[in-house]
Amino acid sequence: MKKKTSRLDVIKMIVSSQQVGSQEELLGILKNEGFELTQATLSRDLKQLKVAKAASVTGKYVYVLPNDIMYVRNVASTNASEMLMTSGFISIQFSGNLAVIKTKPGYASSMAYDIDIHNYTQILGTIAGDDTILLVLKEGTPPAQICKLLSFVNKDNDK
Amino acid sequence: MKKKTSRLDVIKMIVSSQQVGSQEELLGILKNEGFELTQATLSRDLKQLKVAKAASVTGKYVYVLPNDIMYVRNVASTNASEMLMTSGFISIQFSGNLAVIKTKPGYASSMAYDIDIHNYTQILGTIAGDDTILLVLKEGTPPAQICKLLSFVNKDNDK
DNA sequence: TTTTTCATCGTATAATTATTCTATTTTTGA
DNA sequence: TCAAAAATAGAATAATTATACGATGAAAAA
Repeated sequence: MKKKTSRLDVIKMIVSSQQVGSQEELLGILKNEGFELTQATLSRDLKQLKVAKAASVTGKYVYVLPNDIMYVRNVASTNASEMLMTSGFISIQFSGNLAVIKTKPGYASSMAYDIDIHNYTQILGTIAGDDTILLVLKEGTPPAQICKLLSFVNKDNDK
Repeated sequence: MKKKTSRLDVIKMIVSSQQVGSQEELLGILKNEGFELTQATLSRDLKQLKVAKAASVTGKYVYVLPNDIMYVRNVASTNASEMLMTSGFISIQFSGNLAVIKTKPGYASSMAYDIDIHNYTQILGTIAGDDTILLVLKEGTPPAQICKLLSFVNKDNDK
C-alpha cells in the first residue's frame, strides 16, 4: 500500500537519475534509502512500472523508464547550440505538435540537417524549405523541452 | 557484414511487427526466415540494435525497438503499394493527426506524388522534402488504417 | 604470399531476472 | 467484527540472457 507506492516512486526517481545496471545494484540503492525487499519483489515492481532494460551508448545495460525507452542519450552536443545559433536561426514557434523555425534565406535545409543528425526522439522529422523548417514533434512533448534540446534557451533575458 | 546487417534489418522488422517474448522465440522466427544463429549471437544483435525488453500492457514482456518506428517488410505485394515499397520507403511514424514517412534521399517527393494521386479521404495532404514526407491525416484516423491504405500491412504469420 | 588485425559467431557457462509456491497482511462486504 | 478475497512479498528455482573464450574467416598490411 503506502509502503509499496512510495517505493515505486523512489524506484522511478533512482532509475531516471542514475545508471542502474542490475536489480542487485538497485536493491542496494534502495536499501540505503531504507527499503528492505528482495530481488523477486523488485522484479515485480519493475514489471509494474514498465521499466525496461536497454543497452546504452556506453555498451552497458541500464534500466530506463517507459518514456525514455527510445531515448539514447547522446551528450556529445555541447557545440550543437553554437552551431544552431550561428546558422541563420531567426525564430521558433509552436502549434500543437508542430514547430516552425524561421531562418535566414537559404539556411533552412542545412539547419534541418543539423537537427536531423541528432536523432532526437522528441522530433519525429523535419521538412525544410528555403527559410522555414517544419518540425513534427512527438505527442505531448512540451515546447520548452524542444527549445532545450535545440539550445534555444534564453540565458540572459526575458522579453 | 552483408549477412549480419540484413539479419539486423529482419530483426527490426520482426520486433516491430509482432510481439516477441523471448530470444528463443525470436530465434525460431528467424530460422523460418532462413537465418541460422544461436541465442548468444541474437543477444549480441539485440544489444547492438538497442532493442529493449519491456513489460507490455498485457503483462507480458516483449521486445521493443528504441523508438516507435515501424519498419516494413520489403515483400512484393503486386498492387499500388508495390510502388511505395520499392521507391525508397524507410519508415513511418505517427503523431496525432500527422504521419511522417522517411525515405531514402531524394525519394520523398515522388513518393508523395504517388500518395496524392490516390486521393485518400483520410489523407488531407502531403508535404515532401528530400527524404521526409509529412502526411496530414483526417482527424481521428487510426494509424493502422493509414498503414493499411498505404499497404504497410503486417504480414505476420508462420507459413 | 604471409602475417596481422579485426569482426563475427558458437559453445559453455556465468549472471541475471521472472515466476511458482506459500505465507502473511490488508481490504472488502455483510 | 468476521470471513472471504485480494494484495504483497520472501524463498527457492526455473527461465532467460549476457559474456568469456576460442575458432574461423575476411580484409589489410607487409
